[in-house]
Amino acid sequence: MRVLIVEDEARLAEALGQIMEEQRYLADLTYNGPDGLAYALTGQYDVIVLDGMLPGLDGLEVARQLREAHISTPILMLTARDEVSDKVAGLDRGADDYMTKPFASEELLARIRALARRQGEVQTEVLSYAGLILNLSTRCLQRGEREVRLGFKEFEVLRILIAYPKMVVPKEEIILKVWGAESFAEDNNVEVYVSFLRKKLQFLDSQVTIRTVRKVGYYLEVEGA
Amino acid sequence: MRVLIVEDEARLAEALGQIMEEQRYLADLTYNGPDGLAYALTGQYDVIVLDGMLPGLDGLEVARQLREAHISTPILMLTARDEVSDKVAGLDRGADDYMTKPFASEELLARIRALARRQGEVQTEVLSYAGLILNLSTRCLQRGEREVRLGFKEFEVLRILIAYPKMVVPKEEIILKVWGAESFAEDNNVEVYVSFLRKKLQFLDSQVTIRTVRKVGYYLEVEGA
DNA sequence: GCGCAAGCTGAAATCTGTCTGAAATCCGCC
DNA sequence: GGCGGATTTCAGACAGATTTCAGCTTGCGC
Repeated sequence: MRVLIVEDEARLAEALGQIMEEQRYLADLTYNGPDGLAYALTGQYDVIVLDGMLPGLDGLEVARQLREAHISTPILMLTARDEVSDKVAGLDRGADDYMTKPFASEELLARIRALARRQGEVQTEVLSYAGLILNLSTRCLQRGEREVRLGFKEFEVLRILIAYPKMVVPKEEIILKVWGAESFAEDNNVEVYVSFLRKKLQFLDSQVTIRTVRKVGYYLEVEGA
Repeated sequence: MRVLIVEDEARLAEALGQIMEEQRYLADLTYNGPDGLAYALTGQYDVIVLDGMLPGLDGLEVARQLREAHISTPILMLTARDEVSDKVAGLDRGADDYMTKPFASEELLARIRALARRQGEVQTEVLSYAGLILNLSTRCLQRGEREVRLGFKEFEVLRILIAYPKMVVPKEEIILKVWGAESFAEDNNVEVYVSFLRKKLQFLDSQVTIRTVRKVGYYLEVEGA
């Protein structure tokens, strides 16, 4: 687990680092807003512990800018007092949880764990190939920034192909797995869906293409290879 | 706080679920050993309430296997009689506390809290996602200045979705958790509430949207991402 | 190069879940 | 009993998914 700590009060920052240390978490310490933001923007952390009051650029603003930059790393905000307005302001700007100082290290750890868990350490199952990511639960296909939603059949077809890239999958088999044994689906049905998929791959500007093997079936390959 | 309940006696299981409900704990109910074990193995719970006698795979064995799998979620074992041998056996296999039936709900809650506390878990009073704040005690949903009050069912549905944003929650599961196992609620009920919620999200002018995965369920996401 | 079989793809038709407004019903509360 | 909000029911509108079809392109053997 990688944790970024942004806390100006040196003593507290050290203590936090210590706590992380004991959990064998990899922690980076930063002591002001701009540094914190810069580190956080790398997007490499699992959780960010962010003080609300910071010199230079305050915590609320850091949170806001992170969200604006589409960095979705969970943020645990530390607020000095339990002023309701502070809490709300933090959550408002994109923090995911908050804690008022002082706090027990147990609680800190519990909240960090909770955030990490929520984030999707719960395995978001995906299949991927050459920069193409197929999310098995949302049925979304993404590449870089772009993302498209796949219909059920599109999804099933692609799933079969992406599971074994470069291996030719007979149309027969696709029909069997997607339409089921007793369907009357014909080859053309598969062709239609392959066509749909190719269009979406193109839209995603992916290198991956679906190749045809005449009289047999299809397989995935990286373009140009 | 997430609690897993493994109890074969349906009536008692429901009662436990009810108690958890009142505390605003997220509880999953399972009615036999194998299911309980499978759920518990996900490691997503803060406490497991486990009946000692279960069909299929008994509670002691479930506890043992959990510990063997290095799942350290605290276990509160329920034993039918106050047979000393049972208690000892339970604690032996990795249970952390036990209680004899019948018991007062007060005591159950106290013990659950104690176990959770030991674990370092904390009761959060709000859930938030992308600037959306769901207040668990007032059932209010706010974003920026605006705020709306949610009905009970609306609240429950949203709570499930916001607990794990971006994770698809099957309608089936929503029905189970909000309406209960033996309800005759249909898919359309969920759809209606989702519709209500979308309207309120829109009113709040939130970035968060409830997305549909056809034939499966729903998930929360930030618009435009 | 020819011709045919196989494959591609756009458009139309159809089908199937989903959405949503409105009415009906329930329920706690005065 | 009546009121008001919450919940359920229902049906038509809607949207997206799937199928069908026809015309066109491509690949391959001859």
